[in-house]
Amino acid sequence: MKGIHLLAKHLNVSIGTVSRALNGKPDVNAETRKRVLEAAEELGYVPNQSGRALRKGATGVIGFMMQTGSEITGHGDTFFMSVFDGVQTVFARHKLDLVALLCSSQEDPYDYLRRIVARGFADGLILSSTRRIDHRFDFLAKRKIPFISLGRSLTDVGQPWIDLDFEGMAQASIDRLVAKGHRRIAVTRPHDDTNLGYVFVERCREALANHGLALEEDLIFRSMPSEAGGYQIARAILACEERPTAVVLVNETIAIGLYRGLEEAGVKPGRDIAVIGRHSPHARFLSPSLTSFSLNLRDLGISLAETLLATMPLYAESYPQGPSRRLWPLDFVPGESDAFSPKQQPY
Amino acid sequence: MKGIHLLAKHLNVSIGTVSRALNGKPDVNAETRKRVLEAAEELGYVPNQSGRALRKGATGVIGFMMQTGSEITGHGDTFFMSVFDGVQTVFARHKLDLVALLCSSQEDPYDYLRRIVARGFADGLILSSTRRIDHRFDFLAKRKIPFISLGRSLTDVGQPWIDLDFEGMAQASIDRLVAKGHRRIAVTRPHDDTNLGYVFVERCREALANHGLALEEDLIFRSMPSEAGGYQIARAILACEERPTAVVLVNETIAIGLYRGLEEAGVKPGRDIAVIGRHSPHARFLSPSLTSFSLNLRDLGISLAETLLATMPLYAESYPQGPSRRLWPLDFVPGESDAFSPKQQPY
DNA sequence: ACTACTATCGTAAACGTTTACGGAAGCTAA
DNA sequence: TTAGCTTCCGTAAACGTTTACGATAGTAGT
Repeated sequence: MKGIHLLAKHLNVSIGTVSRALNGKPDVNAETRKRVLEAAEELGYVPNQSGRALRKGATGVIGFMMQTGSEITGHGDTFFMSVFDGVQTVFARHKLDLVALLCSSQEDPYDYLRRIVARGFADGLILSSTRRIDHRFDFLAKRKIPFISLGRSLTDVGQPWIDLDFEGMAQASIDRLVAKGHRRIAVTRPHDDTNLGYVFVERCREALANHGLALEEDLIFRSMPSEAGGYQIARAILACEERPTAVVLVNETIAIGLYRGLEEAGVKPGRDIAVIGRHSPHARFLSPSLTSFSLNLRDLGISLAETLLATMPLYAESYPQGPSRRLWPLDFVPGESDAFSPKQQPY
Repeated sequence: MKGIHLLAKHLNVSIGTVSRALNGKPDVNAETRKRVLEAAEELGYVPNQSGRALRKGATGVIGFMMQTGSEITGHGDTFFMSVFDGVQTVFARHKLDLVALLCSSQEDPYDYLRRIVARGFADGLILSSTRRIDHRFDFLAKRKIPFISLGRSLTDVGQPWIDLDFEGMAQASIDRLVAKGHRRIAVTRPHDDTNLGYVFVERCREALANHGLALEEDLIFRSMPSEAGGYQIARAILACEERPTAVVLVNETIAIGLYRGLEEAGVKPGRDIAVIGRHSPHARFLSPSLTSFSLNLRDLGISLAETLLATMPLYAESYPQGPSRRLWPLDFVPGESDAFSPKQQPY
């Protein structure tokens, strides 16, 4: 005898009563409920996940899908951990658990997702690392699984999303650099078809066009969104016949490798070239300090959680504003790395 | 009609036959099996997780417990992502799925674990961020849940573990620095009761004693295992009446903040003070390059997976070497940051 | 032709919950 | 007293699988 039966026998009541007592149903005597709660605490009883999920058709688990492998996301160390912490503060209120669904680099994300969903693993999903074309969206929409994405995609099935405002960052960065007299501005993007690369580069192109400038194709640098990728970008910049006088970095970690690569050639950010990047715990301690765009990751997590729950019938009433799509603003953080202006001291 | 019943009706066989065919049981006709497999593929059928888990008493899920929040582990995202990738290559062979169980910084890890285990969420667990005293170990042992830990603890219940060889790193670092003439050597440790702090500091103490030196208490720096923590350590070092001539960093990320903090005071690692730390994707691009200790994270993940499976009856036969405890060696990576020797050029 | 065996498959119970339903007891109002 | 209501609780079905068991048919041996 196990689980709820054990508890019921121990209390000399039926399993139905135990279940009702634990689930806060109305038709149970206050005294009985108290006894049940106490006994459950004492015996360390927690309802079996599988039995409950099987009966209720809901697991109480929300999955955050992400990919393993070292150089995939291009986020800094603590990016996801901070976001998760925000997500959980919301989920905890609804007795929901967040788990990270880890798609191996060996497996196709689409296949992985299909498996997870078919198994009925989670009641809702948050997708990250969205691609330009992302079949996961179609699949989830067809199966009517509640989900949102951190990041957009061309594959639009009407689901809510939250994405960082890379357009805003692109616009502000270009405007700022052009105002300082820069004409040859390099931009970076991930090597793969991650969506953010497209929106970022395209907006940079537009912003330059507004100033009568063209984004030159050989100044668009693709790289792994990692420190090593940043190092390669530095080498590529140094190898240019006509070097750019400024560079805008869309990923968090590449600034580290870029700094090193430039400095090895005696080119110092802020003195010999202007650099604008993304804020991160590391970037904060770069020297010279990185002019960058920052965001509150915990708040982002909270917003992700609320947006997802608003799409789920069971929880929607707590979030009357409804599901939405939202560009998350990036805040400008002044630094020393963009101090260089080509007007004053060409290199 | 759903799930296996649908598939069975579609094929005009019984659900028992479908189940047997999909699970590779012997008593099913080869032709029938082929039809079932094809139909399952076509209809995208995957057994429901809850039903299967309920019946089999096993979920096919292995949980890796970790804590969310930004400054907890002192590892980067990339640390765990790389380890996970190794773990999954092994698990994939057994059709096991790895999920990260994310304990919020708001919740007590012990309570969280109890909930997860009681719900029967995972068949096995890998614990990280082990504490000096860690009640999770007792609990899992009492419940006879298969688990291992990445990291040791004083709370020893006989479970297998893999831990990084911080003793070896301490020994080698101290020996190296003393040989270079250093006498005042600072060491770092996490601010909390993470186990690694104890073993690391104690071994440093022993290693110094072997050279007739004492580890001075005011040269043991506690900090968050983060970049910000490293910055604080730099400030503290600079504030010493009699500055240490060398410092050994046990966590990965603190070198970044330390470098910045020192450089702000004109103290350059490698020229004015010797620094030895841990290798990481960032550390690789620090300038001057960090003399450090490194490891192959993917291999560590593979070893973790194999060690866990060896403790699980269902899978143990594939891993005849049995469960074990293992200190994972850290490889010395030469760099420039420990070039300074107090004999030649005191600062 | 009868037995014994094998190959294949259907049936039904079980896993641990939740919940619809109904029943027993107590109370109120006529 | 009795009908009707309320409060509380027990019973049993259902969720989607897996698997022990038994049934059937075919095959081979005597």
